[in-house]
Amino acid sequence: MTTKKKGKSAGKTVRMGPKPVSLKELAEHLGLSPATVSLVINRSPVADSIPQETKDRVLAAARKYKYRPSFFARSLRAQRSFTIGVIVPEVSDGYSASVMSGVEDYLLQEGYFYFVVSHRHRADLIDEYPRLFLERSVDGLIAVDTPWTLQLSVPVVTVSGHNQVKGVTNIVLDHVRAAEIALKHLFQLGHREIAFIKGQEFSSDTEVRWANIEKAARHLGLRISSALISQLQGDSPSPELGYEATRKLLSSHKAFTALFAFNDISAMGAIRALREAGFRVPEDVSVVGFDDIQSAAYQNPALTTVRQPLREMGRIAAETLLRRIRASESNSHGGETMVEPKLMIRETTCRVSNGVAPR
Amino acid sequence: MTTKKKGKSAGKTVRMGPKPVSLKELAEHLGLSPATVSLVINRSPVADSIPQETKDRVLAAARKYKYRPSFFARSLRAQRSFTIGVIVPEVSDGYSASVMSGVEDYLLQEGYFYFVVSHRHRADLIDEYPRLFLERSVDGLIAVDTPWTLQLSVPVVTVSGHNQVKGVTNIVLDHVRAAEIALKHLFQLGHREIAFIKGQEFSSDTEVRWANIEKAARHLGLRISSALISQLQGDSPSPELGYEATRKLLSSHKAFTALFAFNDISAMGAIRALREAGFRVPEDVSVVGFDDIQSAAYQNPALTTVRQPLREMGRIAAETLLRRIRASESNSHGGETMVEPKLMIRETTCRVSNGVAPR
DNA sequence: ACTAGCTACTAAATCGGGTTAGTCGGGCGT
DNA sequence: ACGCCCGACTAACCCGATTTAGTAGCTAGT
Repeated sequence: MTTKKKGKSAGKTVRMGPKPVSLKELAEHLGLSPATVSLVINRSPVADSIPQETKDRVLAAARKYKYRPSFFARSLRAQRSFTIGVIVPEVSDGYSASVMSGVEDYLLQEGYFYFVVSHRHRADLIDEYPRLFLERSVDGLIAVDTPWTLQLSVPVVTVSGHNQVKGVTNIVLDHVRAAEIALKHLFQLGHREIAFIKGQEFSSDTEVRWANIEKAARHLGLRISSALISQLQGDSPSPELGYEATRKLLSSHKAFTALFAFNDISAMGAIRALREAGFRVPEDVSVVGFDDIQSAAYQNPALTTVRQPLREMGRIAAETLLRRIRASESNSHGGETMVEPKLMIRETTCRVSNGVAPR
Repeated sequence: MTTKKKGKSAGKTVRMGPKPVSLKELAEHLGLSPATVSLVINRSPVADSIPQETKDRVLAAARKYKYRPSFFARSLRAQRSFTIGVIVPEVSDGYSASVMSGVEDYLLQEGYFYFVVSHRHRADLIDEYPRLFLERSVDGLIAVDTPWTLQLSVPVVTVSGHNQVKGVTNIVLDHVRAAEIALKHLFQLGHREIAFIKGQEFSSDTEVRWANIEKAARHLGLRISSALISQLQGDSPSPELGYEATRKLLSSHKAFTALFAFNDISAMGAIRALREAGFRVPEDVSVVGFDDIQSAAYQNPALTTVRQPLREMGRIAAETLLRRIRASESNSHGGETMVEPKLMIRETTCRVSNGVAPR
């Protein structure tokens, strides 16, 4: 890592912030009091009695000197920051990133900014960051894929949170349906021996997802062999974990013709492990992922997966949060909003051909 | 999308923010003036003459009532926000996300928070967001993979920016070396007909990368056929673009045995297009990507790629920015810091076997 | 006895705006 | 001629902290 000067110089060096004008300076310049200027600029009803001519003068001057009210001064007085906090397990994983993308869409358009922090599954950080957010006076916060138990003084919305906490609204996938469509798909293709990779303990979806898989399996008359249940271990956001989990599955020497992974990332690792062990995907083993992250469609073969509308969930979370902030509903209002999954059938699943199976 | 109440109630409903205590209230409670309390709490040298006993009383009370200074009040006075702005093309793409992850590491540890916005390549937003950041009084900002020409009143650091602007420090990859190792690798495997996918016009690395590829090719005595140069079109962060670019390449019916893509995402699309056209990767066509995003190693076959230490670049950007903020170097100090690429040889490249090539 | 010097604080201004309760001068009604 | 109301503003306080210039009370020195 070296430091030096070079490179072409910029085409246009546009603008340099001249020191900003304060309300007081503007007022002085106009020969008016700060109070008057403030009233006019904020279109306060109290300013009704001010003649249009004066108002125009004020507005014109404000524009001319590019007057921008200080965010701090304003927030200090109004006790509102127009800022919300977003807490995710890890920024650089597809799941969080997609959700954030949806959150951002809505928030920026409404004039809000957001802070992001990632806790990387460390319990101390999950506890610490909300506190820091509060210190920064966020107007509300969104927790993504993070087990949430805190009751705060501002509205909270979770994405894929399943705890019922006062003051917290959960945006969740319809997991009943998700398990149903995935298992039914495999079932209809003739699969009876299905292996599963469960999520890590700390993932907020793990428990609900699994419960619904068991339920859907019962409905279909499918028995889940305990030797075919594996679980992700560790908190890396890489496919490595799915690879490991699948190796464990294979080491049990119990045959299976399909594998339902906890998410797309782990499905990728699973596919690699299966190939290394000499199985073809999908001819020997069908694989179904979960989430439908960006690259799922471009895997080789393209991944069949249960799509969560992550971006939409983020957007809904942001909408819900702003609605609650505007209504000053800092508590009450538990409850949840559900969105529908969609099965994306691609190339990693196929009809079970013969009796070929792992041994 | 339906709304209802259900779900298990939370294990522990821990804490509810009781209204925060202000400095004045704390002072009143202690029978002291706000000034004294402030001095003690901030360990001001002026407080030297205050007896230890009093200091202890103050500190104890602050702890007892969980006193937290108001961020706004403090920022208003100090004209510092301990907040920086990060602008990226798109949050949900692997490149930006990895960089952000590095930025976050360093920033949070130093007590800074950051705002994120994504401009999605819209010129108006690239112009607008820095302004909004300034209005929010960020102490500095980081622009990731975004062409930068603005000279601002706060320090700016870019990741992969190549313009030389006053007040802007660029963190860049050693592109000379990157082009060299990639081409040399292909060359040594016997490849002579190499196709290329260039980045979009708006990507800040496109130009530099291409210039260095041409240079490296000359050094190796490699001729680049203009029929084998394609370019990404459109601003989607999906492999679709690489797919399209490769189709165009194939439609020229000019043979090639290797393809060097602009990034891993487009390499994934390229591989799909090649397969669909009946070519095996790497047996018929070797493919090299760029970036080494998380999933590159788990592609099938695993992607050979030029690794950019993205997370490290983010971290260095954050470090550099804070250093400049602390030194109050709001302008001067152009210059750049370079980091080294690394060739990750995996499974999408191999020795050119016979004369088999696209036609 | 008077001041210099110290200890232990505090008053008041400041950051930049928002808000509420006035003030001041003039026109109108009776 | 007197009071009243209205239009057009403004003084002054507030948000919550930081900081500078003091002050009050005491001791020590000459």
